[in-house]
Amino acid sequence: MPNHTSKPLVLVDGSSYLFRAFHALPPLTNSHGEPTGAMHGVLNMLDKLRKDYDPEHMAVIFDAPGKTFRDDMFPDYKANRPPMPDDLRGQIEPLLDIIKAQGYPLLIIPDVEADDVIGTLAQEYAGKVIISTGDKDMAQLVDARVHLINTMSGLYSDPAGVVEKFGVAPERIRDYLTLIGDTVDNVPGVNKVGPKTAVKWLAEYGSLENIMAHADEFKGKVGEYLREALAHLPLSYELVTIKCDVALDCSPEALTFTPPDVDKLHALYERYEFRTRLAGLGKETPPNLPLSGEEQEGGASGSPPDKGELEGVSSAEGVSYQTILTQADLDTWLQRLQAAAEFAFDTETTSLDYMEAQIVGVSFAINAGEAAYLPLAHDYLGAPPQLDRDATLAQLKPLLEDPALRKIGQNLKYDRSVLLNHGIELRGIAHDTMLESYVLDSTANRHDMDTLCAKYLNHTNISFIDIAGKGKNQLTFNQIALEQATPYAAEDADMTLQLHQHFWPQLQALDAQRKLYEEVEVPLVSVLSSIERNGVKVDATMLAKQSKELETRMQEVVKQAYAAADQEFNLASPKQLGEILYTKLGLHAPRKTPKGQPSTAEDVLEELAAQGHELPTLILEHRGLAKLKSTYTDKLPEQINPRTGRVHTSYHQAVASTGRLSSSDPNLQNIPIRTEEGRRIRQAFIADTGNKLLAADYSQIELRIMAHLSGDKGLLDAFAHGLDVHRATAAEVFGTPLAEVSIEQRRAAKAINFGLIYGMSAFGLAKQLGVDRRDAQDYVNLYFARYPGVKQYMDDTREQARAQGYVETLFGRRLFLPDIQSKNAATRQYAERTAINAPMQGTAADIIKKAMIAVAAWLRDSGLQTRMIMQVHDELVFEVPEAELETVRAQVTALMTTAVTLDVPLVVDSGVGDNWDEAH
DNA sequence: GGAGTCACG
DNA sequence: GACGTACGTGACTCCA
Repeated sequence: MPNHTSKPLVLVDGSSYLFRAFHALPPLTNSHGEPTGAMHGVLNMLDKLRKDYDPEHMAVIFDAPGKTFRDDMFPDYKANRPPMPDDLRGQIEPLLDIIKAQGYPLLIIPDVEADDVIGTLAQEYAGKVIISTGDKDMAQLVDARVHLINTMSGLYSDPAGVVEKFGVAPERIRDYLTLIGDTVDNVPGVNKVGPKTAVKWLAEYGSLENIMAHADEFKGKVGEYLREALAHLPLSYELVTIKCDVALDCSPEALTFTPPDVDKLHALYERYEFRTRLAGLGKETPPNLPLSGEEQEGGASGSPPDKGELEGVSSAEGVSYQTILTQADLDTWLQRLQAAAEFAFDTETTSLDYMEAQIVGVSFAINAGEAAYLPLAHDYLGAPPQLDRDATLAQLKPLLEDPALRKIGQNLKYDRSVLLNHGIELRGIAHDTMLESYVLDSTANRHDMDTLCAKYLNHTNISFIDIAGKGKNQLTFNQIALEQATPYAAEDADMTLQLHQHFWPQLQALDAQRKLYEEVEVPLVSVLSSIERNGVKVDATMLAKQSKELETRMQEVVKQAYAAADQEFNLASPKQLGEILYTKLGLHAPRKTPKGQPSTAEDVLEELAAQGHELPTLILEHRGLAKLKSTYTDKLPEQINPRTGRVHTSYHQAVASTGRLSSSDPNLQNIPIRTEEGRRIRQAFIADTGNKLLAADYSQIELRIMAHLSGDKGLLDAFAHGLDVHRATAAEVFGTPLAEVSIEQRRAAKAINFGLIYGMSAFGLAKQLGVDRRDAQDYVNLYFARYPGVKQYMDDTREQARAQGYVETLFGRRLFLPDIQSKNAATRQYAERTAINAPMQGTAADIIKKAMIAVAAWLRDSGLQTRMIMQVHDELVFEVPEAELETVRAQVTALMTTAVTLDVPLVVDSGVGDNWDEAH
């Protein structure tokens, strides 16, 4: 925190804030359409600085237009800078006029950049100096006397702060910047050297000078790049150096405030419609100003300029964002929300961890362009008094829990969880814009709000990084000033509403998709949220013991590998391994990776191992052990929530293009099962005391769906008679009686069946089976001769994809495939394989989602204590009190079996145990 | 941050 | 004749 004991000289880097405010704030304008956002931003920051430091000496410094001495040194300097946007250019002149009229000393020195003016003034002043800037280069000026404050993020930097942020001391910042270079200003550094390498080198060699002196010691590609850069580094060093000795005709002591020019300010405020400031001047407000924002909540008139535009951020074009700070304002909004047909809302919180997040504020929108932010827990120094959080949430609770009040949100699964942390059960989830976007186009890369706004509303949202910073110094929302929090949070609610208004008519026009959205995706939100919050009990002690055992075995393998290679190397590095296998030992590389490296992938090493080489066998064993240890036995215990003692994953509902869910942090959908060693990890997934785990999974669901979609008689019959489908396939393809199918034949048939689901080629099947390609082709031909319906379905699907540009699941979930028309054969074939696979994988996903909703509804209505705790694509896992086991097992199986009706029976297998392994 | 690898369905 | 070669995910390590 700033030191207030002696009054410092405050120097403001106006140019840096001008750009940042312009990009960070919404495009506010006055009623004539003149942009004012950047002006608001800079003026609010000046208010804040003056209030925080109460300086006697202060100056606001801007770059002068035109060239500077740096351009003379290096003609390409700043050549990469985009031209200034017109909307920003127009704000500069009036902003400077206002700053001058407010009485701030304003410095714009021709031929000298603002940085150098600031550096020189800081140098000349005897006492403490605070430089307010958003520019990282300024860190080179920091010492015991000169500190930085980033007034937008609140980050304060003294020498220790610089070390923390950059990893080097202020004296080495110029060395650091020189090595890295600056692409925006077009200052060349060392190719491929970024912050990490720069810090590492400086830690090792102490200074740029010493690095350059020992340039021949640097190995590899970067070493070459460093030596190439030697010639231009001195110039770059000059360019990044802030001059502290430019000629100024004023001394820092002369930088004092002048009395405000009230008449001039009045005229400017009126012109740009800064009503709160106008009111602060104490003159009478003319009655003919256009209304927006402020007037609705009243009480703004006469507020001191300190409060800035806090009590109502507004502009023309109908955008009005309000801050709710009084019970009267809250009452007004509660009434409006209660009366609205539906409304959008969004929560701001202390954390992205849905189990731990606490509410900082809530925003609401009922009509597009009009929103309010209700701050409840901003606790930065100087934060204005806010309504009491618990008392206010208690007033919101009846609205949020009313199933008849329709809510719209973006990723409401998160908001539901956050509200539950405060004892509020969100009901009336009507729309989730993330899911609207996903159902309309699952192949879009991202469905987050910033992406959707940019894509569909042509609107750039305020970026969270701009108001909170990034990295480990990122602020949490409670530390964000209300001046910035309100436009950000209110915009979230407003944009959610506008996105919904954009998507909803499109969905309504598509019957199957609308139904999928309303009957599957939206109801699933609460189900997934409950599964996440239920969590899974994991035995950390058991995993720790396994970690130790794995470690011991790995060390043995490493020793043997060093002996086999006749040298030490990193077994985990594909690059080093490749060199040893293919260069040193002279083995023949069976194939290369897509990037051209000789491959060391599992199947390749297995092939080499089969040829009798020792090292590949050891590597495979080491990899297996390392994977289990690092991903599972080491990491899972760290992810146990100390409060609940359980692991809480996140299920993503809008990630997989086929309609599946995905799971992360931790991923509970890829816990090992295929090896004995791996299954031990499943044994650490346990039931709570008095409970058992119940695992229920669909048997062969994708093949059953293939039978249903294709309508192939033979395949349908096989399932209808409850046959082992791989055995039945083998009997057909190899012309053997069912009872005489060999193990080998069944294995081949199984590979064919899987291959079909994936849209395989004969080549792929041959590789999988280890047979000749012609033999594989024979199998495929035989298969299609026996199951002509499947062949027809595959051909029809590819044709449909080509004709319409998308494929659909049984329930109308669409997956777009623009690449199906590609001229590039590889790209096109990839799209064709996806076309074959997506309807089957996607239909399976639709079915289990329907089953989850049905099971969750039954569990809720039955009053049982059983909890659904995991979904793994075709499997659901429950934690069941022993007394409920029989009932739950029977009913879960029944509900999953009858979730949908197909032309084939659905079969569900289930198991019960004390741990997940036993339950299989 | 990309590439390579490997865990699951 | 060449293209590349079975779908969908997430996490870890290496290396720049």
